[in-house]
Amino acid sequence: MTHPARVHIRRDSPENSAGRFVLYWMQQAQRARANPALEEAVRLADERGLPVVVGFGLDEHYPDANLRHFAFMLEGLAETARELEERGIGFVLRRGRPPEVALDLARHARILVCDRGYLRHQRQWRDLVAERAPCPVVEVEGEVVVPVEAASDRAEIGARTLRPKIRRLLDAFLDLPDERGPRRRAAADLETLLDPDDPEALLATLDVDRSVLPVRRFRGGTSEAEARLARFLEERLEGYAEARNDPGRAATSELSPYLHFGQISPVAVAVAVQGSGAGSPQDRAAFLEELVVRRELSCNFTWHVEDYDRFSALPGWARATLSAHAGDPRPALYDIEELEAADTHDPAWNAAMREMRETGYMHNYMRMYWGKKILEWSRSPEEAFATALRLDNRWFLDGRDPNGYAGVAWCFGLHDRPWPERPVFGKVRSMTAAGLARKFDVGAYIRRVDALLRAEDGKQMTEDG
DNA sequence: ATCGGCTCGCGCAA
DNA sequence: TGCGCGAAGCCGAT
Repeated sequence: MTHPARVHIRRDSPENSAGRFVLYWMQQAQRARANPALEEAVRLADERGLPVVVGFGLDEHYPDANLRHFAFMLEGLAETARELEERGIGFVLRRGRPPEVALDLARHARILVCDRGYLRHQRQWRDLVAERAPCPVVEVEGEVVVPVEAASDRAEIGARTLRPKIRRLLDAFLDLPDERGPRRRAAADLETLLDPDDPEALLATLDVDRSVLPVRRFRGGTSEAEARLARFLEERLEGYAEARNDPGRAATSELSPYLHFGQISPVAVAVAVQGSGAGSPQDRAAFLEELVVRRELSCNFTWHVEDYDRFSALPGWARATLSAHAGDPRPALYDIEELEAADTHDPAWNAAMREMRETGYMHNYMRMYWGKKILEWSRSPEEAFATALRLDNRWFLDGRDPNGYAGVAWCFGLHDRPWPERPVFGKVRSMTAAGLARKFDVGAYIRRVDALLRAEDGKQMTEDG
């Protein structure tokens, strides 16, 4: 059952008596399963004997989105549309700014239900819809385990201050929504652009940035996400606490692209891991730390810090120390084109950049090293911050996400503490190639990336080599 | 190989 | 008001 704290009445106006259906404006939670917003729409529709229509606004000019993101998203939406169809729920995809698509469909809706996002524009879209809809608007949180405002009313200083607050509430928010049975079809007079059996046809017509190509490594969709979760539980949870930080080993869940597009529910993942017989209690705790504490600390950051995508969002001590060292000589200087081309003197860094560029993903430990080096190799910390964010948002399938903003900012001192003063970094935690080599087999990571790149090229397609 | 020191601010005990 | 301690650090001393 959905926890009542997930549900917010955003507009408390009389129901639209001319409404023919309950509208679920789907934007963030792009899935047909374990979706509390969808199930709330179904419940409201059942009470009124109405059909449910799911509407999605596809914005070709969505901030920083490119062909790679759209290909992954449309694969997922096609599957979601097919699953909704099986439940007798219509799926309508239209081009346009999401709030405009939602408001247009809302003219025929008795009630509008929406989901939730934690970035600036996602909040603005929902504010606009709540302000202008001709019917009640209900917002349902389904993208974090513990809703951000239930967990904390302020910008947390670090994981250590958020962790106890999350822990207290965790069990109450492992709440999967009840799913109701099939229903009668919605009125079929609503035009949609997506053929659920051929998402590529729509992709081909989109006026989007085509300079970033789709990847083979990640196929979009809920069933793919669930297959990865199952593989993680079977093969990777055992030993996760110890292996997760070694970039040379494929020991992580690699679920972040699916979580970013809402193709899998974080609550469903948490429940599956907690209920799994695999791994030790430490392994399960280590994964829940990543999935819940760290991921939701990122949402706390973008929710409470207005300028989360700028240098000014960093804590005062970090800004002060980085500025004090802005004039230090750099061991190397690269511009954004050289970085993007993975053309530096550092083989481990280059491998990380290629993993990002060619496969849309990077091992989490390398994300830290990658960002720390951009700080070290740029003319100023402000420029480094902007460069890291640009690359993050452009190449990652899970970019343009609270985790991306918090992850980049962490490299510049966010959610961290001061460390001994060093050139360029000041008191911000540094990382070095020597440290990387001390802890891990860097060659193993480089070889693993080489294999991933060959798979992208299609030169090595067999599973067992 | 392991250990302490580096540094700031929160949260809790006193 | 004092004290412990923290996402993954580094370095130099044992």
